[in-house]
Amino acid sequence: MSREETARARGLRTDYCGELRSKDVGRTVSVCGWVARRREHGEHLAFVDLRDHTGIVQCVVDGGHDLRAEHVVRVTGELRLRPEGTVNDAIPTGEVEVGASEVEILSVAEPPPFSVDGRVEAEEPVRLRYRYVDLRSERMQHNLRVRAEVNAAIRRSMDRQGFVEVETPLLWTPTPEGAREFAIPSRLQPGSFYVLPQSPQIAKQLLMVSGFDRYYQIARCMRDEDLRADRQFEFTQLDLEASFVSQEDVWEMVSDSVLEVARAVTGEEPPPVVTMTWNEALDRFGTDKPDLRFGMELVALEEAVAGTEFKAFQAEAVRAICLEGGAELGRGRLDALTDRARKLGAAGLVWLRVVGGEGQLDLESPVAKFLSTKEKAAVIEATGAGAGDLVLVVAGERAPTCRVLGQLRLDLGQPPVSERPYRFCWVTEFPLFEGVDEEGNPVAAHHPFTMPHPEDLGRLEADPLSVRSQSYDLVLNGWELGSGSIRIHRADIQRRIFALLGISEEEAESRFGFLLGAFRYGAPPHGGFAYGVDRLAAIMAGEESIREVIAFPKTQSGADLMAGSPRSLPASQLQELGLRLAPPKEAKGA
RNA sequence: GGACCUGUGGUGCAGCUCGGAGUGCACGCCGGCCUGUCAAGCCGGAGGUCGCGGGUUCAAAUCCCGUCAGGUCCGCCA
Repeated sequence: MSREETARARGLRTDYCGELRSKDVGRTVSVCGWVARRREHGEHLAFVDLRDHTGIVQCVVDGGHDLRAEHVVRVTGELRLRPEGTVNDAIPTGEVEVGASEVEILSVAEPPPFSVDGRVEAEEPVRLRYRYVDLRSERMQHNLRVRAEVNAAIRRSMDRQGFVEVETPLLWTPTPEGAREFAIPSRLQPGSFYVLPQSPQIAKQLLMVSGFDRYYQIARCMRDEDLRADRQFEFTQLDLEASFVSQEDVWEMVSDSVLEVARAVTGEEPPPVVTMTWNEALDRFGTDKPDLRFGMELVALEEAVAGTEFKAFQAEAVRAICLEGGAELGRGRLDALTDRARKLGAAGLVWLRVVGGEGQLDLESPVAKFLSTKEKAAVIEATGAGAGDLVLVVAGERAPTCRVLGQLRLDLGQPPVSERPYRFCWVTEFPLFEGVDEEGNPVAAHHPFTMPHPEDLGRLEADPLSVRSQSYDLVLNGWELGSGSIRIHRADIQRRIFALLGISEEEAESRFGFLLGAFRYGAPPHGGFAYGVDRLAAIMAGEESIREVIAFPKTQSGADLMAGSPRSLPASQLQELGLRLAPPKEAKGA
């Protein structure tokens, strides 16, 4: 049986509400759903809009029926064309109506706490408390169905590429690094704990050692960190790993899946995924998650102002962005921008209004007098600015300077994340380490199993902070979707990394013993990736928060307003788990 | 741990700056009228701990302090 046949209406109904058309006129149909609205005209006539997951159809019923909002009813009757002049062009079923001969109330409903039609949107706490009502809305029905389509597209792509889906444990073992973990007490071994996995990282590497070659999983992950619009305690990622591959191979595999997703959801061919190095992303966009949907790229002005008298521009990096039409910004707005730049860590912000006409542009600014005519011309030339534009310049060390301008660029120009087009981007060659810890040891930027860039292996010990890694992020419209790397499969390189990180052999053994153990029995070269399905689905659904694509999400304080979690456990249950609660903290100032 | 925003009948808002009776709007709800509506219409009605606690004041939704909840962000998220 085809999917279409099996998905057809059956049971109590012959058709779905939203699918009835003029071609069905004359048939006796039965439709089931919720009362979306009723329009009563006395005891002999009432119009009832019946809603199911496919849409709404108008039923014409006797006025005597007590059909209130959200009652669940079954209506049977002949489908007919609406009388001339009463067609409703606003809905797909607007040409027809069900002339009800039988109305069956399957379930009565109290008036809902807020209206399902979305005309006025209730605040999030109310929606979350009555999530089962909220999920009836067109918006949430659409969002969760988009998400299901995302999952299906991912599976199609993975399947096509020969990946095998393997489930890994939810009750895992503590790994004392990375995100804070959720702990699960053991009943059979009181005093011992499982943890919920922050990702199936180690498990999937073990599957490579086991010879599965290409693994994937649409995996639930849990991290006990603070929540955000794009972060929940539990989230879903496409997790994959492949053996005997280069990073380019991984990029292709992952790109195939996200492009399949974009294609499936939009029905259009998405722009190809572009690739740039971490360094390039920093120079051009001032961030490691560039939003490629708009210009305003950072411009290097070091050459233009080389040898300048202006002290503020005598710096390692002098960078600028150009705001089209920004010259009309008033003094107050410019001062606010300067404040913003300072808060972001810049020493200051120089603004230059581009004035004048064709061929004789000039710069207008409180600091213009410190710049020579030649320098001003060079700045205009380098930024490509025209009359009426505003040039914003920050000078200082390269990385912080770029980051400040990158943020200003977003403040001034970024569209909502879900706005099309969808511009996927690989950011590659991340540094292997980011800074040093209190003891002076480098800190792993990704995780300690990340393979260094082969060209940089030689200076691993001499100049670790300059070493690039074979790790990479996937970015969509300024959101980090996920990250991955080629892993270290050779014991000698792993030993050098652990030594640099200040992890002793004993410590490594106790932390990652079973992974290192597995590597002694024949580990293939391998690498992989993971990206957030919630984030991808949110963008595809046109939402700014992943809560809108999660059926039952938690609030920022980690509460489920509907289910009432978290809450206390009865003493008997604690005792069974071998747990005793610490006394509550003293009240502040008491 | 920190910053900012929000909290007013069931829902969404206005009122808060400049204190003066729970004052208003829209939707919903309840009752009545109504045979072609589609955000139906008309008439009538009910519904409030102004999140909570304290303070200032003759008087607090309004000003001050604290607190709780929700949101955005920083920290955090190898």
